[in-house]
Amino acid sequence: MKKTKLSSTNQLNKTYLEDTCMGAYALGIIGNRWKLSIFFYLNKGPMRFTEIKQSLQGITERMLALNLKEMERDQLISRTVFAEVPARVIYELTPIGRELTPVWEMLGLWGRKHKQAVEAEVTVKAAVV
Amino acid sequence: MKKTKLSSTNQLNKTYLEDTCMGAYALGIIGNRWKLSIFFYLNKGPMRFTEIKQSLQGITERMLALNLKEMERDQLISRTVFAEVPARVIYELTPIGRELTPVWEMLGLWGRKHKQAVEAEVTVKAAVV
DNA sequence: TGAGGACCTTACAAAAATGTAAGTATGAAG
DNA sequence: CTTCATACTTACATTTTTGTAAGGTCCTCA
Repeated sequence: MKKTKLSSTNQLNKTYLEDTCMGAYALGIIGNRWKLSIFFYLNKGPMRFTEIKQSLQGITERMLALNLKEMERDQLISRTVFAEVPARVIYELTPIGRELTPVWEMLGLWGRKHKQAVEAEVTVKAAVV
Repeated sequence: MKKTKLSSTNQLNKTYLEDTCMGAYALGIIGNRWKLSIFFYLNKGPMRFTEIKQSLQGITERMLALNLKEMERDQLISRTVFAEVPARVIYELTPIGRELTPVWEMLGLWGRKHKQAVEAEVTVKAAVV
């Protein structure tokens, strides 16, 4: 899952920040390209691999599998395999995963506010010019 | 500030996600190695370049300058230069930057909860073994 | 005139994240 | 005995982020 050099300055800085700032720690877990969006879908209910894949336009199987694996390792989601053929695998949020909801909402709220603020700023500047 | 290929799949996916998910948009602005920690310090009050640098163990001048520049571009912080020698430059949060506070708190709250949950889980497993 | 401090910038290199293409395993159904 | 669908894995390539090292400017003070 990982091939990080534990001794790199990069890694050292990362763990230092995650140790001293819980926000940075949280970002270390959900702060990448796809995870928040995967969370968004799973927050609506359990889904199987293919369903998630189809929901996330542009994600590759590799990326999806990788992210799901990491999220499982980080106990955000659980994985249930049904002994059928073709295989059926269900992913769903764990309790601690579900607790991300307010965080996600906060993030979205601020994002919306920020976007509006920036767009307003641009408009003002354009008006002046 | 950026040398991203706008046409790369990577970039395409990024903008797609940021367009469809405000949380992803927010992460695009604050979700990197140093920004949240820079925010943390500036949230306590205005600071000058060197002060921030000294607060953030391990950050290089390049990284600090780069991140501050991006944060200024994204209107999270403002930059004030005093015509003195040696130079004095003060960074401080903008209103929209200050509004990150509850987001940051949420993130930290969840982070702490998650860390505890994971550690508890490890303890349980150890007890069983 | 030349050293010094604060605040950057530049060219380059290493590391990490993401994407591409092609496999693998399973067992049922045709 | 070949094809099919699902859920992955693997080897590799590209892109992006982060770090390193060395400047560069400004004016002041000695």
